[in-house]
This record gives sequence, structure tokens and C-alpha cells, in this order.
Amino acid sequence: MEPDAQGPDTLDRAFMALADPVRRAMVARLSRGDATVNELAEPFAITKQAVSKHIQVLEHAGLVTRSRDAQRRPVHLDAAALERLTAWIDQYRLIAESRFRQLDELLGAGIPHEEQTRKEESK
Amino acid sequence: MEPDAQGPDTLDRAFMALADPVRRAMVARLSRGDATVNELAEPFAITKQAVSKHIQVLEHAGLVTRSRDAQRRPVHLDAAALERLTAWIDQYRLIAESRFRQLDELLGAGIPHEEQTRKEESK
DNA sequence: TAATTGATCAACTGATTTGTTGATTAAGAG
DNA sequence: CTCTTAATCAACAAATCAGTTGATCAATTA
Repeated sequence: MEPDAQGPDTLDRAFMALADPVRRAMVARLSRGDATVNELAEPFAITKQAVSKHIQVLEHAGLVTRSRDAQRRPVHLDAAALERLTAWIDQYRLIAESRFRQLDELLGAGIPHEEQTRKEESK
Repeated sequence: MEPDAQGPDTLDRAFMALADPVRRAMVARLSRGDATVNELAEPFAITKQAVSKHIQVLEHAGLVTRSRDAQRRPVHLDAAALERLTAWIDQYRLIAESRFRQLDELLGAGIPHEEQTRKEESK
């Protein structure tokens, strides 16, 4: 029923969300506990409307969720969403690193790799 | 001489670089080995100029480096740059998760957490 | 030298992003 | 009901981004 679990461009939106220093600071703040829009706005020299939009970006990216507490809308960090991002990155980092290791062995350990990989197909 | 190691907005650029499906596909491809612009362009229905720009975005973000091989410019994935990204994310994910764990203990294990954290300052 | 290949530069368009101000909704407090 | 607080909606300006076409540069090959 949910083909392509949580959308294909969820990664787009999530990485995009983290590509802004204001939103990264918000994530850092939220890692320490839920917070309201006003609390999140406090460290910044921008309007509360702008902060509200930043939160919507984080929410639309699936990085945070929101609840209700009277007229407050506490923002909650979703750690699992962060994990999905590191999982994506690590997947390819590990492939690359294992390739480097193989190369090092082949070249007889000593040189701590760095820009090789071709030189094979240079013929 | 280099205050603020590799720039403050390096994270901006790196996350921004990964916020595009074409560039993520390139990272995936490069994890399997260096490649030229033409090789990277092959899977996509966009011009080579557009691909060239994508590579420049990745390069400016510090995610890839480039060398020379005659008129070819092989692109090389920098695994260490990927690791810096996961390090940033994990830092805050771990803070949030350890907070969840503390809460779970306090509430007597059983409920696998999810949207609590306030209810303390509701007074 | 001339032609080909790999890749970049330059200029332009359309879409999206970030921020603003001003008005509006929603819930509580006097 | 009125006022205050928390937050959002709407419309707009400035900047940036992804993509295009057309021209150029650099290195190899005929």
C-alpha cells in the first residue's frame, strides 16, 4: 500500500533541510528536548514567521513532528529520520572504503591510499 | 592560518549537494570507483554541461576531488567528507536517543517511547 | 595543421528558497 | 466580550539553483 516507503524525494527534502545553518542549529537545540516556535526563534535575528517556515521545512522533510499544547505547537526531533540519513551516506562510504582497503593490500601496505584507482585502465 | 577548519558553510554545501537525486546517484556510482564526466553523464537525460555543473557542486562541497588524465578529468569520491556528515548527524541523534532512553527508564520500560518529553513543564 | 574528443565557460530562462511586512486564526486570561 | 499570546497565512522581493543553447579551450589523433 505504501510503495516506496516514505517517498522517494524524502531524502531530497531531508538533506535540503540540513543544508541551512539555522535549521541545523534547530536540530541541535531539539536534540536536547522539544521546543516551541518562540523558543526556537530566540537565538536568531530573523522574524518568527521565518522561523515558522524553517520548522515547516524540517517537518515536511520528516525530521521533526509537532503536537499541541494549548496554543503552543511543540516541535519534536525524530531521531529515526536522522538515522535514515546516516544509513544512506554510510552505505556508499563503506563501499568506497572497502575498495580503498583492497587497493592498499594490492599495493602492499605502507602508502595510506589517496587518489589512485585508475592507472589500471590507462592503456 | 585556517581558522574554522574547512569552512563553516562546508556543511551547508555538502548537505545541499546531497539534496539532489542526480548528485546522489553520482555519489553512488563513484563509491564503486572513479569516473569521468561522460561516464557520470551516461545514466541521465540531461546535457553534459548540466552534469559538469553537478560535479562542480560536489567538488565545491568537498565531497569529490578531480585529477587529470590527458583530456579526461576523473572524479574521485572523498569518503572522509562523507564521514564528516554522518559525524554531524550522529552527534545529535545520539544526544536525542540517550534522552529517550532516560525517559523510558523513568517511565518504567514497556512503552517504546514516542512523543513525550514535555508534560514536565506543563505547570 | 586540421579534425576529434572531453570538458568547461558564458549567458539566459524558469522554478524554488529565504526573508520581509501585514493580516488572520486560535486558545487562554482578565 | 476584550486583550494578550502563540503561531500561521498571504503576498511580495531578492537571491539562488537546475537546466538549456552556443561558443571556447585543451589534448589527442589523422
